[in-house]
Amino acid sequence: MASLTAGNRRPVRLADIAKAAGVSHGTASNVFSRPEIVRDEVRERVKAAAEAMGYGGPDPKGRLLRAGKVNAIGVATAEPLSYFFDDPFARVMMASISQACDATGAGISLVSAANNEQLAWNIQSALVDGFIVFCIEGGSRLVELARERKLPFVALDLDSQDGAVAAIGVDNVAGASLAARHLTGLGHRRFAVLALSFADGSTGLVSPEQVRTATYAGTRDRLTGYFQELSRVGVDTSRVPVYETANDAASTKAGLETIFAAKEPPTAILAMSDKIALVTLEWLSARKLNVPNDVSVVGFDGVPEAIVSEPPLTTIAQPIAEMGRLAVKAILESDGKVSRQLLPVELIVRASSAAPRG
Amino acid sequence: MASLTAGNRRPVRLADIAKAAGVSHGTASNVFSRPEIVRDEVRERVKAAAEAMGYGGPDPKGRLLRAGKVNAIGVATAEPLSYFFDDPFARVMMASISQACDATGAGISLVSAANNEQLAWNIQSALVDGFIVFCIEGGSRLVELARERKLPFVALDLDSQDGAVAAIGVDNVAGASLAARHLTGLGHRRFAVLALSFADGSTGLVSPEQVRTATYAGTRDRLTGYFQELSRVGVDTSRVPVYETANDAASTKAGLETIFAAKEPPTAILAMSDKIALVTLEWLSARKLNVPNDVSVVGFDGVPEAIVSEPPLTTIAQPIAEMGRLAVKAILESDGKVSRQLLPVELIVRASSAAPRG
DNA sequence: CACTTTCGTTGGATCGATTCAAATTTTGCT
DNA sequence: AGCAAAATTTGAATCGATCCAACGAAAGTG
Repeated sequence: MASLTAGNRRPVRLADIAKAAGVSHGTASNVFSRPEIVRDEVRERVKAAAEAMGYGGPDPKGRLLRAGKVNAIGVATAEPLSYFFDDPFARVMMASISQACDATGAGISLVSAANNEQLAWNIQSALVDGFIVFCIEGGSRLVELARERKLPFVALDLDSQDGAVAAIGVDNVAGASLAARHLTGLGHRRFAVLALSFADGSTGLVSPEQVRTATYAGTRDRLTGYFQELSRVGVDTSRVPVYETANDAASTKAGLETIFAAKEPPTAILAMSDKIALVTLEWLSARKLNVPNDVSVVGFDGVPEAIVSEPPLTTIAQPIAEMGRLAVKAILESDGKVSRQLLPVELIVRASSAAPRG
Repeated sequence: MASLTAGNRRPVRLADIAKAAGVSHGTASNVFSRPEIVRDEVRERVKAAAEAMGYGGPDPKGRLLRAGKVNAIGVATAEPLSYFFDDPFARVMMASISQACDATGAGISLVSAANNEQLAWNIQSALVDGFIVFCIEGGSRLVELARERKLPFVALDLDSQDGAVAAIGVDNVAGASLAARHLTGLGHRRFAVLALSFADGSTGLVSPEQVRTATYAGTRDRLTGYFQELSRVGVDTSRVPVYETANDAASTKAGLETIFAAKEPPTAILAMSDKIALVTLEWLSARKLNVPNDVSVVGFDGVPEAIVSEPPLTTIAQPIAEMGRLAVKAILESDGKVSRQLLPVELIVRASSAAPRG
């Protein structure tokens, strides 16, 4: 009996059991999709035939073509698939997206790929009703690919300044400015910035000229916000070290080494993500530098890990749950209109920031 | 131009652009799937027509039916979708599953649902080549549904004792026994068990009779392992409190309240998951009970969070990454054979366990 | 120039279902 | 029984592509 699956390789089709049961395929179809309209006797006969022939129910592949709707939304990123489960920000976002999907009964397809070649193919052949695009890095290419499918789609993080792209994001300038103002208000004047990517792949210290040419709008906006506030209180921003990280532990630590090798190390670190900030806390602790007494650290994102870190992290909280909900809504209720939503952020003061010593 | 998407509601088909370009649909298809075999001039003409008519490339819905393979695997659970992103064990497992998928170019579809009704439908209509089933709770129903699809599938956690079900899991009895032996070896004799679900939904103290009738094999096996070892050193297992949790903070804390209300509270806690163990550490710390001096705690799973907890958690590590890899392999290289794999576990001793006081 | 290759193109068959107007059978009522 | 209304069933059309055998045209060969 094990050979049922192994041996005969021709899968059973609805038409097969229709013939076996002596009914038309129309009726056979009804037995599965609207059982109440077929006569009891016939229904049982068809079901028995299905059972006997090892029929696994109507194949969704066929139904799909007819129905048109997949009832699933795709979430795409240029990072490896495991990004969805590893990155704290992505996780919170995904949790809220999945809640919204659960509520409406929609499924989720994760779309990603090891290389660019694959990515294009995966996006082109994804069985989804729309895309939510995580624009972390390489966002523009991803957005381009998603657009070509001509399906509803929404970019998370207004990384693309292209007004023709539907997007949901936060006010990065205002948020960054808020973070900086919190620190300047505490009396800090010596800063360093641990930045997200300015352009594909590179890491390291960024010159003021490079800053202006940043490819990624999110990174550029946050930096603008920081500098706006620092300038306001008279800090010479051209002397504030800005280190570009890949939002991972390795490049962040490299950045910290560089920054703290300076003669006058900063008393406050502006980190463009909580992930960077959390690595920073760890690094400082290993270096026996006390947070917040020796160095204050302010993150960006508002992930749950920031609550339980040692010390708990002051950060700019994004309304992640709200963003996820809105993104799903935008896909499912897409009306073809392109809308861009800018959500407000909030400063959450915790124990990682305090007035500088002295 | 925005009305392109909004206005005309009839989507463009391959046949439409074929006609527009004055070629057969066969040639039009070739332009997209094997561009190298069509003459340059014709290819450009067809592409131009596609561009002009706003064609988003061959619709995967159509291609799918012909091709037969979706090139995606479904991961199913009876928990809400957000379980995949919230639960530490699930996260690590998903990360390894997604790595394996990335390597082979397969996509991932998350399948779940708010209610049972939906779940059945979602499984029946999931567009996947096979299922990996997370058998945490309600596994049997899930497995049943997945089997009915007659697609390759693998159960994670040998929750079902049904030999006809392909499954990948760990040796729960051996693992639990290992955990208990570690504690008995340190000299502990007063224990309490914080268990996973025995049957759907219930929580609370479990009587020895109930223990034997546990629906979930994983829970039962771990308990068997614990008790095997405890009996060996002469502990009366019928007097060891076993509290059934829902693998969440609330029920775990309730269990701890109950357990520590006893006249002679335990000196060691056997937790059936790291999640439970981590909540326990937190609760004990809030109660000003020192771990490991007042109470030792041993978990089960080996999630990354157990490394950084305060104190770091002694636990039974499952080869989660290996399990994920094997599961994906089992689906993609399914040969119709039903295989059950039992992987070894490993005791990882950290700071949450020590000899009892005195 | 007739004859084989090679290259590109065509159009019908197929994938597996759902849908719906029309045909047929049942049922209800007098 | 006779007839209209209601309940079922049928079968062709459709969803959007890919595949492939057959065919026509251009290129190569003796």
